[in-house]
Amino acid sequence: MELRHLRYFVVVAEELHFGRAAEKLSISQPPLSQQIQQLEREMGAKLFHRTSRQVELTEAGRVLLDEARQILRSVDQATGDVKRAARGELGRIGIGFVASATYDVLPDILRRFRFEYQDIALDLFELHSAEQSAALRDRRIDVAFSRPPLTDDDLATEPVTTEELVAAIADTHPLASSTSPLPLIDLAAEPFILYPRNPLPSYADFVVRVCEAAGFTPRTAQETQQMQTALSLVSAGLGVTLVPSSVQKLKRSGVAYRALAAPAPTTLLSMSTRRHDRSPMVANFLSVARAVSSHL
Amino acid sequence: MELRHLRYFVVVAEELHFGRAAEKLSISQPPLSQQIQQLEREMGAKLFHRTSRQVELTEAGRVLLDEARQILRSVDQATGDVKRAARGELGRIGIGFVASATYDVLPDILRRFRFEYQDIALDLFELHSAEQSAALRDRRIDVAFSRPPLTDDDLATEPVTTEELVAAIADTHPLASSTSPLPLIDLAAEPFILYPRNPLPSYADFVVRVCEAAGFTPRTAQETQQMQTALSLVSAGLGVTLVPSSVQKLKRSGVAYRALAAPAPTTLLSMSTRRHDRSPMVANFLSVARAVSSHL
DNA sequence: TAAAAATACTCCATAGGTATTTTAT
DNA sequence: ATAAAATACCTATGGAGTATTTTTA
Repeated sequence: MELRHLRYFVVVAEELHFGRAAEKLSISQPPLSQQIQQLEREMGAKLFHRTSRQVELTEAGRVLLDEARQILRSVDQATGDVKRAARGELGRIGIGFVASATYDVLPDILRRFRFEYQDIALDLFELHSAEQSAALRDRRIDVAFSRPPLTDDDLATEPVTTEELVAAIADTHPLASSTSPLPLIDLAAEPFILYPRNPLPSYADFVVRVCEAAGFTPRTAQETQQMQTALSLVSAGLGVTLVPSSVQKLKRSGVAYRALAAPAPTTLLSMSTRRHDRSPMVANFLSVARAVSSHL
Repeated sequence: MELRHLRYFVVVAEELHFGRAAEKLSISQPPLSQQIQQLEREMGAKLFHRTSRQVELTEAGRVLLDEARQILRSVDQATGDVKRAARGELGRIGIGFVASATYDVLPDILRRFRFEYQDIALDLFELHSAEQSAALRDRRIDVAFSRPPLTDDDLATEPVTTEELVAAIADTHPLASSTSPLPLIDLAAEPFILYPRNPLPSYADFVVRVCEAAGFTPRTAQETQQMQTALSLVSAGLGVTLVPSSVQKLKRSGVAYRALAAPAPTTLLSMSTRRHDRSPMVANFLSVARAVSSHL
């Protein structure tokens, strides 16, 4: 069976007259009769009761009419959907992100994208930087937000936002009472909570390097896997840590944040895609992301 | 577009290899490539990213794959449904019936039919005998249960049940106190509630003829359109009437029923279909109806 | 350079056209 | 007698085959 049979059948069922139906279909009557006969043979059932004076649907024909219309509608729907998908307006996109991006521009990007592309399903995965490369490669995600930037050669990576680091300090700590920019060297004597150590390249290493650039090696009081856990330990007075500025949005009781004195160290949030990904959906996502991040 | 395109597309999408897909489809590779190209041209979108080393779905292709599978399933479903409809196991059938059939075998027939043919929708219409011929002719119904039998030449009519008439009397009436068979002539002095007068042939006329056969002309106290109304008037003491025996199942307060003495007049419930109706669904309905009525 | 898709061409199956017959009213 | 579907037969479009070229990993 082919769609041609269904298209012809529906018109005959509507006209109940082979001659007129053939005219409507811009073919002549005999081939139309043949196509319907062929359809009936394949179906193993008469679809029309016909005499030379009148044509009427059998019950089998009535049943087929409903379903054939539905099928033809689905075909139209499918062609429309394919066109929209080709324009990147319909589909499913996977986004991976490091936890700290949650407090940064990512929510704004997602909100804007969801609004502009309502028929694209978003699959969100919180992943460490090191997991993101693999997830991109085996297509679990299409875009990754990472800190620091992914360096894989198969990936195209671009900056999203540059943020200054701020110090997270227990609000009971003497250093928490001031609001002036804090010279990083003032933390030289403080115990540090670092996170996470694995996988490499780790944010912990980055913090150590930042401190060394400021002239001291931080004393590690504790290492954690989650930033959330690190902040809990900070609030419990076990030490201090450095977090991206946007994390301040997470108003955590017991934790005070202090901006760092110039030259304040910065951290870069970047986004990556597969270099050869030609998906218009991903292209649309990137333009939304660029628009949102440049708007800040 | 034709189903061939979708069938080919689904196999290529599953194999992600034109050569293997062609083999699975028992055609050679070049025409398969051509058909897919043709589909892409019609869709206005690339469905596969292909290099000489690998074939993969585009987002548009992924969208189409879902819908194409759905469409092909619908086509299978439709052919199955058509076959079932041709066997009279699927569809929609219209049944017309006079009110009094409601107390007769009709409920049993419908229950049995519904059980045996779960996928046939029943459209039920309470219609007077005279309306039934027209309803059959213009296909609002396919089977009619009438009393007396329809006589239209285009219809095939057969008996369903023969019932004795019983007298319906107000339970406060002296005649209601006995349970012995009542000679019809004993009602000669009673006022009669008759129903309905229109349309012809009317049940009212039938009752008059029955009484005349018993040797008297009934005095008409009131005429009604509905049997229900007639029974209300009986219970209010305005007169008596004759109803098919099965109406006794309708236990109406204030109304007593008495069997009539031999030779008790009878009324025939019959069923009619369009004489040239070849619908297997109607044939199935008739055999259920025959089985149920002969079983009594 | 090798595997695989695309292209070039050929062929034939069949959709569709024309002429005619059959059928039911 | 006539309208309309079916049949018979012909034509030609395009689906499918074979041989070859192009592409890229």
